[in-house]
Amino acid sequence: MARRRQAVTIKHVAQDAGVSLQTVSRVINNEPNVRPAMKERIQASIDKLGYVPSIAAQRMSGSRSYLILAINDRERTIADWRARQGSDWIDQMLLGGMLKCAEHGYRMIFELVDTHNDHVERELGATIAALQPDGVILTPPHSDNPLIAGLLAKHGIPFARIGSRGTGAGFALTMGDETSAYEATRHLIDLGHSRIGFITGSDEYSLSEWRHQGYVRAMTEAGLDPQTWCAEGDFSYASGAAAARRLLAMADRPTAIIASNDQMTLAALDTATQAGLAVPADLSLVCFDNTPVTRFTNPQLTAVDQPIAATFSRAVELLLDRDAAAPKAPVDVPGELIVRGSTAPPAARPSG
Amino acid sequence: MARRRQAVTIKHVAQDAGVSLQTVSRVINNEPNVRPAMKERIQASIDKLGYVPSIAAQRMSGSRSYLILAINDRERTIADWRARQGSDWIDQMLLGGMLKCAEHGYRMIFELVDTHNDHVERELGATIAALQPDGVILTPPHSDNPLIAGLLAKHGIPFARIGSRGTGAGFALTMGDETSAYEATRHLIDLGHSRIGFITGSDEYSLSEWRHQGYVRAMTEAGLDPQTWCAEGDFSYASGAAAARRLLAMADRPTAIIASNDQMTLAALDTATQAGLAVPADLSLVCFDNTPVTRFTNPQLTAVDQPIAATFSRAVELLLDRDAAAPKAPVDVPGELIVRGSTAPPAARPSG
DNA sequence: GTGAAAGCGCTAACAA
DNA sequence: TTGTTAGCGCTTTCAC
Repeated sequence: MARRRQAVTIKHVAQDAGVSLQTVSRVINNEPNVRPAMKERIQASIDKLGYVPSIAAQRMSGSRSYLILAINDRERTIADWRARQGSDWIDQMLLGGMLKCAEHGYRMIFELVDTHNDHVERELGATIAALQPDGVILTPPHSDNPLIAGLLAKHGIPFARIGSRGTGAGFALTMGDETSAYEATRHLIDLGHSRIGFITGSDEYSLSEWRHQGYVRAMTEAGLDPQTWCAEGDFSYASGAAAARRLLAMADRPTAIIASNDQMTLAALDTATQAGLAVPADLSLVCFDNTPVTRFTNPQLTAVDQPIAATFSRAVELLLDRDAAAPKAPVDVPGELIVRGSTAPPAARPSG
Repeated sequence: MARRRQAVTIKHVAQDAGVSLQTVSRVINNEPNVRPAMKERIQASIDKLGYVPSIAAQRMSGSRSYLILAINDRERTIADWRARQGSDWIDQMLLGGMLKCAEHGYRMIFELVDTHNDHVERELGATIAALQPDGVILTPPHSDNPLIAGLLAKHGIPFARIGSRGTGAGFALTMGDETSAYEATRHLIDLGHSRIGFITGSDEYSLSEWRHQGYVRAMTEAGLDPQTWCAEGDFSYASGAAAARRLLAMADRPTAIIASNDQMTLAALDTATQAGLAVPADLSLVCFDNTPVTRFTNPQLTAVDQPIAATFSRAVELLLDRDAAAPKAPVDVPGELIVRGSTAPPAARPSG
């Protein structure tokens, strides 16, 4: 208890099994060239003594650190935590990433980094020097930051870029945005809608554009006008409300609206209600991002599920598979449309 | 880039500043016995080279690991993540704990542990051996687990027990449950209620009892009956619904109900609505735990805020303050009553 | 106040 | 297939 040292070290195991340190090390790391009998004997000693390698020592001797670092935007994350609006990005990241790491004996550690900061490099560089992670996961809006990519590449650390299609160092993963937007639009078209509105997200995020593209594709394919009912938003409630007001004031107002995130959908719902429109009877609504709030509105919102957990899980897998080469093309993890109560056939035509 | 090594080590700094490794180490660790001029010169080299100590090496040489480990219940945490109901315990833990750690150059790492498992000790023992954290934070229901406390004490690792009043190794912190329950009850009494219902939580959690005690104290103090309108629940929605049904079926039904968590409050709200009672006109409702969902009901719920972030922040502070002795008595971080739309004077009497 | 030596627990490289 | 040696980057002795 005095000065804290490892209780059971590789030495104890070696001694107990009557072999050299190196052989024990081989067993720990599942390396070849150990006779089964020997391996078994050593494993028995390990179990008996309850030995667990110190990751600090492993890292020190030039091996792996068993740490995966995930980077999130500081400002946005803290704002979400403080707001307590039920945004669960971090939770889903943990659900997918942390659990997958655990399966491989890894830990996921995450840091908040300021993108709009000129010393991102220093900040992140310090973390890397201190932790020496075996892999890094970048999330928007860091995913396409060339400074970060350059730094990571320089250090030779494999990294994943979530929500990116960019090429260059590391590998990219997307969350089915284009396809999901296409499907959400199709869902409305199949229901009989033809005047379908779309509220875009902030163009600081590439996925805003992808979502828009999916909408345009579905509309065009169905011979519908993909421009008239398109309104700009920036992911904020206020921008969503403004966009919805504009859309609903049109002579030829849309009978359905797809909004690029939950806050804007909420805003559209409130705006419609205030305008005396019932959802979904007078207006159908599709929400992007299946966040908790979609379950608490009245009616519950039909939403596009963003596969956050699955994507992080996949990113970790790719990072840890040292044999496979990093994917060249962006890996697309498909999203899913969750149909709830906010979508129905348009009122104007027989709904039966 | 080949075999990954530290880019800038203490050696480089020592060489650059023209001093011994030891002196640099003293500066890094803010130790005495370094002349100011010397310190400045070394600091300049550190800044110039962008040196950051490797925590692996620091830990190796018997110093600190700069890691704080937080332990949460595996089953409950994963269930919450999967449910996506907006439970934000982990987020608030991170907000308070992780940010406070960062202030001190520490990282917070967290693990999910199975309490209802006979090898908790082995599981946690392995994590401790691998990570060698400088401190551990236990959350319910681990906080009062004697196996865990024993293990930690044996290793000489300081630890905090959140949501506990138990004595023994480590130190305890509570989140103002008794006082908050008292205040919530007072709030209703002040509003003019006298038949106030209370739905208890699972007795696997000590805080259920504390909350109940606060209610009893306020009722008794006001000369009201603290027994008649008390119903048992276990934190689940189903149990809350059953309890609410029982309460509302009474001839002398309560005009207000306090439920020991958000799910049970939701259940009470739904039950009341189904019974044709308006909230708050016919029934006032107070929610324990100011989780996101309290903002999404109609009306929004008057709720007791559980100071999760503040408590974790405090726990980290206490863990890292190596000079101060660990607190003897439980540290109570006060909660707060957030008044929203679900409480009002009872209908029976003039409400003006 | 500063420096030199030893060693933490482990693995890479080499030798046997 | 196994063992030996050296060293990772840092902090602890202890000497000056």
